[in-house]
Amino acid sequence: MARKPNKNIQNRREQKKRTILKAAAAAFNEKGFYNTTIDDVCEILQLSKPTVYYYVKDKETLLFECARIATTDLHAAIRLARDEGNNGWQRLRNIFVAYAEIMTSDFGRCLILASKNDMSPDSVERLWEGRRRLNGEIKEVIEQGIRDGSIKDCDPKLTSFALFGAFNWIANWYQEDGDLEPSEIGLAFCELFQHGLATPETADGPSPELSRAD
Amino acid sequence: MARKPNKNIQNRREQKKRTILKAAAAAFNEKGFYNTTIDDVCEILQLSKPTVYYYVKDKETLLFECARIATTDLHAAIRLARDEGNNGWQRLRNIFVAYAEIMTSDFGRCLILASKNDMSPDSVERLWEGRRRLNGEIKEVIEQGIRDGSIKDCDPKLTSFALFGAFNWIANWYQEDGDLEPSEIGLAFCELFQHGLATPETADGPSPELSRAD
DNA sequence: CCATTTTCCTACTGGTCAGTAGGGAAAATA
DNA sequence: TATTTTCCCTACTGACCAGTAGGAAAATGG
Repeated sequence: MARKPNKNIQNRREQKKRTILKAAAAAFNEKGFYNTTIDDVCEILQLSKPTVYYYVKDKETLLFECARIATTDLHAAIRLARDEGNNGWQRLRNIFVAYAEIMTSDFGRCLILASKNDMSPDSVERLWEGRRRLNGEIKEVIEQGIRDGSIKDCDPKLTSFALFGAFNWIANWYQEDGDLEPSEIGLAFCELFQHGLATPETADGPSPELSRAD
Repeated sequence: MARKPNKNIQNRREQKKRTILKAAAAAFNEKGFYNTTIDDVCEILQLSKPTVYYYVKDKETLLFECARIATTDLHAAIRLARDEGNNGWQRLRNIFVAYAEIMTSDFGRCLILASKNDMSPDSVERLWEGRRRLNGEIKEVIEQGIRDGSIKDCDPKLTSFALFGAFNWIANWYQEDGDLEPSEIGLAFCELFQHGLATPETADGPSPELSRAD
């Protein structure tokens, strides 16, 4: 009865598991969760199927853990970024620049591209707890910015939806070989959200009222 | 050999087909494409499976046609909206208010929520032709706005990505019973994109440089 | 009311793929 | 070296579900 948890072996195991997760995330992002078979992942890593199952319980867990790594990274990066800002807007900007960087990583993209329908209600709940917290933090930072005068008076919820939308969408179009670094994208978007598209002389027109789609 | 194409029968058939498509779109949006079985759609409409196949070739076509209705609606609405604007910015705003309305419809949400991985390369290509055209139109309107002075000098491509992101994301969070009408959402977002979040006294801080995610 | 077309059904099949049975090799430990 | 633990394999199974065979019931039209 050797009773040593043996840190080395434990570490090696976790490292290998992460390798598998990363390959899975990349595959999911490229082909979609349902179009990726476990055999596909095996193919990439030159492993047999039972080996994958030796490290991960099932396919859903594979996805879940990828998403969880992303949320963990996100929270860490955000806390860091936030504490570097002096006022609400600066914090918000720091946060979203970090956000952009994660949204261009395998795990981050996975978090966005995988739908909640791909996981069990239980996993979804656990992930959404993190997302709600994130949402709350953003909302708080916006409110803080409104109070300290660095952000104009606006609906924090709707504003955060717009921000999340723009930044989450990055996961859909970003390509490694593009000519913009993730942080550059983040900064450009923040600039846009900060000052808007209007020129000084822009005059408003009438509000439009349009027909709807079935 | 009765050789009458019979407009009535043709119409009835198309009507029924659309009913099926709508139910399918709603189901796809709620449960995801792969988690929706044809039997699920049958259940909703109280139809048998072969009946569905009598109207639609296969499951992928179901999705494709939903997406195509959305793009068609989109192009129609956009053309209309655009022609009502007097300058670049007004046109852009009109377009995106219409866009928001479609993004909250069953077909529109379907277009966004379904991934390209759910369709054959051929269908994807046909859909993306429409999307590229859309993209081009938006870019053009932005450039036009820059020329006529209603939109500040910016990167049209990146700007359109931010806009599409914010508006496409609506498909993910919109709920019929929410307290905002689609057009209200659209207008609020446009206001944000027009004037930004900055207050007059906002001062810029230093640029952040952050650690990356694996 | 007969002929044709349109619409719809019950009951099946076949392929795909997540997950497993059962065991062997390699590495760590004694 | 012996023994346990860790790691990984080939070969299979069973469920699920898209799509079909084959034909019956309605509607349409003369």
